[in-house]
Amino acid sequence: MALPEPLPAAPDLTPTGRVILGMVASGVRTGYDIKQLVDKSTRHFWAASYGQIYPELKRLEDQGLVRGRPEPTGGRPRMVYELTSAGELALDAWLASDQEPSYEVRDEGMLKLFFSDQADPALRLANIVAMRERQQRKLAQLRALEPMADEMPPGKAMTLSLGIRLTNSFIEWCEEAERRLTTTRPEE
Amino acid sequence: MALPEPLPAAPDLTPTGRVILGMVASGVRTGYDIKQLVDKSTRHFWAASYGQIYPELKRLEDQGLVRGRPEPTGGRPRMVYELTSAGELALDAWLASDQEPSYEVRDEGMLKLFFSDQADPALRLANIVAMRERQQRKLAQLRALEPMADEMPPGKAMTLSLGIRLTNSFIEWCEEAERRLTTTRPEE
DNA sequence: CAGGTCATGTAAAGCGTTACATGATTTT
DNA sequence: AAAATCATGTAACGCTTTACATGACCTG
Repeated sequence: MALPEPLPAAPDLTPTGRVILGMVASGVRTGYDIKQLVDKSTRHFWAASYGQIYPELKRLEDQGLVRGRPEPTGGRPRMVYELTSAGELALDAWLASDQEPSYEVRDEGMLKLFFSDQADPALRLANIVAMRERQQRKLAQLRALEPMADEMPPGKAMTLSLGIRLTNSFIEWCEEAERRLTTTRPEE
Repeated sequence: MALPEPLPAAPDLTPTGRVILGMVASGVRTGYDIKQLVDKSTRHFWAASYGQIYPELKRLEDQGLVRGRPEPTGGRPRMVYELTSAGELALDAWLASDQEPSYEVRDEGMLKLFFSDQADPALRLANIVAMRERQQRKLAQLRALEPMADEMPPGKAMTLSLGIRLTNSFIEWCEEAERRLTTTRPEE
């Protein structure tokens, strides 16, 4: 007996735990602020809802990765979080991990396009237009952040630049497809 | 009384219900075949697992949107499905719907990049390399389908072309970023 | 004082993956 | 004869969204 005690082995961060820990490490202090920042900056590649954030903050505290203390604004309750040293370790471990990073896309527009041979071909064009408009709205949101890119730490500026690049490509593809569909079709 | 009977109102298709219905409409007949085709063609923008497919096929049958009949291969049980006319209607309704199509991305590589200012900057490069490699594997899979694009119905060929375009842009961005990180960094 | 924002949380329901379990047929 | 493929399914678990509920503070 008396086997060498197995290392406390950083419990794997849950998906939402990852954003939260990173945000808290970046100095974002409340659940509310995390949600705001996620919606402004990461939601195009990583979303989170209040229903996840608040319970997860508690779980992270139970695991000793963050520490919260009440810091009300007048009579309004407010919990302010910061990383513990175990939290820093867990964050570093995640950032340094070799694990194949997860990657998922779910695009209903593309699925409709895929099945558009089963239906009225006019719907195809409408669908592509809808996809483009959606991407254009997304692009506008990203472009609104661009002026601040200079003051951003490099990592944040880079995700912004990648987001813009991908969104632009998407829009260009849609425009080309729309052109092809509107110029060749009607002449037949 | 005797209000005009409310239309039977096509029950909304669940997310997985959408792929399945589309696949069955395209002539894919068994749960197993649906999974194969999804993995080969749509998984880059819409995945599905057996654990969803088989129960969902039953639910769709309960709703009268597909009809299944046993068609064993020798002693091996096998269920073959086809669309009912209600199923065709539901598929058309979905394809024609104005509803903002859902769109979600969850990219752990980008999230790591976003938080890469909190850690050793060398990790940033490693992370981008990992992202690029992942996209390159994806691109290889898509390119493998390209030769068949001519015989594909237009909708399928278009999703392939869009997938390739986006994946290429992603890879190009990574290559540029890698170049910037490796040429400017070491000289400081 | 009304409307917006700040702020926290829970409950239920839905969605999805993973792992397990089984077995026949086909290919090498 | 082994390995791969065809084929179906369930159970447990985990993740996420949505909707609800509440209330204080700030701005016009």
